[in-house]
Amino acid sequence: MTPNEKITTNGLRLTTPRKKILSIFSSQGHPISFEEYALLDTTIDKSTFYRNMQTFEAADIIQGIESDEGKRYFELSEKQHPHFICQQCHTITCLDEAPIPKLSGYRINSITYKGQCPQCFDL
Amino acid sequence: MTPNEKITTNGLRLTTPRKKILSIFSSQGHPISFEEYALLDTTIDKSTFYRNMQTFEAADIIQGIESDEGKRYFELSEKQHPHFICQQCHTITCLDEAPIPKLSGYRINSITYKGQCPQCFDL
DNA sequence: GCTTATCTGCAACTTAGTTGCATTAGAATG
DNA sequence: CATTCTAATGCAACTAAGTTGCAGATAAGC
Repeated sequence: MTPNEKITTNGLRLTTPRKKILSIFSSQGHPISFEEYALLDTTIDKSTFYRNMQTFEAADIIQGIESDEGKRYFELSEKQHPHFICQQCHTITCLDEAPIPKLSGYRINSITYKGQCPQCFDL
Repeated sequence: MTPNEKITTNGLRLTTPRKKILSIFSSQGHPISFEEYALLDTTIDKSTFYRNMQTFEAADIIQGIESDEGKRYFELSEKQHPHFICQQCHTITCLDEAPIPKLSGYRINSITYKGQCPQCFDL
């Protein structure tokens, strides 16, 4: 199911800002913050952006990630994959190949590792 | 090495507020936010708290965790263990028994799972 | 095309966390 | 123990991510 289809099947309206939000997220492939989003779409209002992030998280269209710098990053919740946050360069990397462990009793939606990425680890 | 020893070996001063901060964190055993800390120590100034959290993270005395509600939680960085953040009740659980996976090329300092805890999953 | 409830955009607000600065107090030295 | 020097504290003012109230706009169903 495409993100646009998820919108209509969740009883939400397919508005102009929502189509633009989803097309921009589709073209990214990695999590972005509002700050970064606003560079790609200068017409969006931040309240529209953040309200839609909440709506889309509830509809499982978007997944949020808390950075180590007090910002939230968002990406399309398509194939589940862990994320790595480098505490030195603060880059968020998608670990597309890494498996998601199981924990009995818990329902796991996401995993985030923090530490040093290969670039920063070598220095 | 106790937290107080870590302070002196890092060339930091063992001040009254620092001793209190470490004694309170020692008595907790789970991550707490400034809001929660301030209930246990009404004399601390928040700038002193946050500045020490930064100093202590750099000295590997304290470890920070980003909640899903835009707050930072802190705990003593003694034995490494993963954390689980319930996206429904927003409780942060220490998974003392769960192993920390390896990722080649990366240095992993912490892992955070997000999802639903057993209590919320059952409902 | 009309109606209605949802959604948007604006502006004002909230609050976690930071910063500048004057004062205090560890710790080292004699 | 007194002196000195620098790190640390406390206060107040600030910053910025994210939220909220509300009036006007617009998608979707009839």
